[in-house]
Amino acid sequence: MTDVSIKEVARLAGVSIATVSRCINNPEKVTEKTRLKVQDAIRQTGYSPNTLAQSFRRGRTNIVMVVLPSVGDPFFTAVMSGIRGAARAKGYSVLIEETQLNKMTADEIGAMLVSNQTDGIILLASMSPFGTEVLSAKSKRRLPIVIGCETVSPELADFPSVHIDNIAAAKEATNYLISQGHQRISMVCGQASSLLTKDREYGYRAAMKQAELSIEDGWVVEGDLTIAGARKATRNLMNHGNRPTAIFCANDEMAIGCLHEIKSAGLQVPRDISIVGFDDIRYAEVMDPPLTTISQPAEEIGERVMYRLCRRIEAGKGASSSPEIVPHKLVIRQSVAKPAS
Amino acid sequence: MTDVSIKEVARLAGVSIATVSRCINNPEKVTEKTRLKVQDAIRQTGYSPNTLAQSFRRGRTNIVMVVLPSVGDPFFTAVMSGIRGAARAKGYSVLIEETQLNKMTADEIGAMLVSNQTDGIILLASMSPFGTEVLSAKSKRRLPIVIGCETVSPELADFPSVHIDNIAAAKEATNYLISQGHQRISMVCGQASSLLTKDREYGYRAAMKQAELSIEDGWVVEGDLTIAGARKATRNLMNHGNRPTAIFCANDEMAIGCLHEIKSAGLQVPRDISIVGFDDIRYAEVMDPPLTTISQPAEEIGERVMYRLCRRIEAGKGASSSPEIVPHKLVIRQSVAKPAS
DNA sequence: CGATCGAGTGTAAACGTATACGCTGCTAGC
DNA sequence: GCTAGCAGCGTATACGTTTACACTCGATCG
Repeated sequence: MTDVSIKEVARLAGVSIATVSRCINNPEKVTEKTRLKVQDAIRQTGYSPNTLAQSFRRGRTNIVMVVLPSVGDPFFTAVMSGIRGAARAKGYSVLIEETQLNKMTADEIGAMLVSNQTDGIILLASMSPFGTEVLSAKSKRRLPIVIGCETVSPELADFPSVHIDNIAAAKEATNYLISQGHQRISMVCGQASSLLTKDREYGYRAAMKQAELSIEDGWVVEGDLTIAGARKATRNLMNHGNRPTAIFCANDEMAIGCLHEIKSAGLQVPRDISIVGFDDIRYAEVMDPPLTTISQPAEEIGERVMYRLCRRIEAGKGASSSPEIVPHKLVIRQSVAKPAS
Repeated sequence: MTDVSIKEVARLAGVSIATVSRCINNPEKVTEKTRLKVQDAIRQTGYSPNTLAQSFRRGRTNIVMVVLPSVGDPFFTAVMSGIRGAARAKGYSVLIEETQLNKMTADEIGAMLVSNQTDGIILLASMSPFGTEVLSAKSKRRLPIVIGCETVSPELADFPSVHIDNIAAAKEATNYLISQGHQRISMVCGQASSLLTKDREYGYRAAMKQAELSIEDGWVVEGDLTIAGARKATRNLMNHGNRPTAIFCANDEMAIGCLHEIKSAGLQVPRDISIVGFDDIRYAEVMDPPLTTISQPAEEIGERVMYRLCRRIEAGKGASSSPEIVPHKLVIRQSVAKPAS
């Protein structure tokens, strides 16, 4: 049962290797009789095609790569679930690369992209400037790329993408807090390098401005999209001279950290401080209190992104490049109340 | 900038393709002078080696596959993090396949394994009988396999593995509940097909027996390792004629579901019912109450597993096959109290 | 100074597959 | 009955790389 090649099968079946190949890939081009002979030989030898050789010959691997900030974030695992489902249906495997919350160096990302062996790339994370440069080069070499979740940066604007309207969603979240009577609203956003959370910050600021509410210095703090990062950021917020009555977090992971930090400080949510998250990960509803948050159709995003990538891979270019906006929804639970004062 | 091969570079540098190849892979076997010429040519042409051809020629892809039950489970993402770190250090990419909590059919798993293009496999999930059969075949064809987290099934006993002592850990968790005065202790375990949770169930039963406590019919219920599954299982538990005062869950995900279900029913944890989880995922401590649970060194398991796989890949076989047991720890938080009665 | 050695390079074969092309032999149309 | 056509199959080439082997040429040693 050592590695057996197509030659072995051909010899055993008494045909040429071309015929064996045809039996596998174009069964209709071969006589019933020979097909059976070959199938027998395949069974006997335990032959299975050498995928490496196939990939090499055909010039495609049936592997796609997805680049994301953090595999640990339940939101992204939900997106991945959608991607994976579509990939399976289309016969692709998926290779995951993590930018580790943008701490990855530009060199590493570049090396990763250059040395890849994939038919296409799904980008769920914003890239360093160097990364986008490499990507553009790649794209010119006709490596299909599709962007998900993120609003695209200008350099990548000609790639297809699918995501929610982050600005509108952030506005909606902020407006909800305002509608509940909050005026001192702060935000825990992501790293400055993350375009996605930039958009959310933009939406927050727009809503505040529209309501003619001021944002004090120190009210918008930078987290790193993790629980720990949010706890630290929240600590700063709690010590602020003019403490906010509500906090809008750029993702649920941080909302959870925020919530926990506030409770650790002996305050109550939402009585003392209200919290709104973003993503509606599955832990949001089992928190105490359950988190009010913006829900994204994560799996659907993943699916759509993968299908678009497939179209890109197959069509070569025919596929449109327009961004595809999927709907979001504010889901109201119990982490927001009217402010005490 | 269209695809440029090694020939192009050779022509431009005025050397043979062999020399170019050597410049890349064995720079010390080539004169300084020619090396510079070649490097120049590479720069000018924008050449980068065709990874497919390399893989094909060398017979290795530098890709490893990891099979796990659920990418969404934070415990596994933590293990993955360790794997990924080691993989990066060793120059491997990692391909993830999900058994989707064992709902995946045997055929799918088999097809996946047969058609793979990987240098090795890390198994974090127990496999269907058919799967293990395919695996054994694979292994005979010298595809390196290492098992993590799971206790190995008999058929796979000759593969290296690294995991905690699940039986001892489950015993410890159960004994802790007993030491707090609980006598009516039930368990929410995983699917029957999961060896891992079988071990935990075994540990639980052993501890109960040792303490001479009986386990009533209906006290050990089957979840599916998800929040939703645990909620359903817990509902059954709550309706039991002789309701337990404590519940031991086979993983934290289910402990969270359990906790949420109990709270939804209007009871309090730990006042009315105590809960112990397993894994110590990062959400365990931000629950209300924070979860008492068994902590596993997830990242470390991932790292070790990956390094062992590397040794297998490189050494061929020299590497030992003995299981590697890593330490666990009971971390006591606030989800357990003495029973009311 | 001639033989020996070895470093540096080139030539060519090999990896396993897919397929363009050509050959055979049969069928159908005239 | 002869030819055109075509289905079925084999031959041979190509994909891009690595590497065993052969070769050259300068240096070193006897």
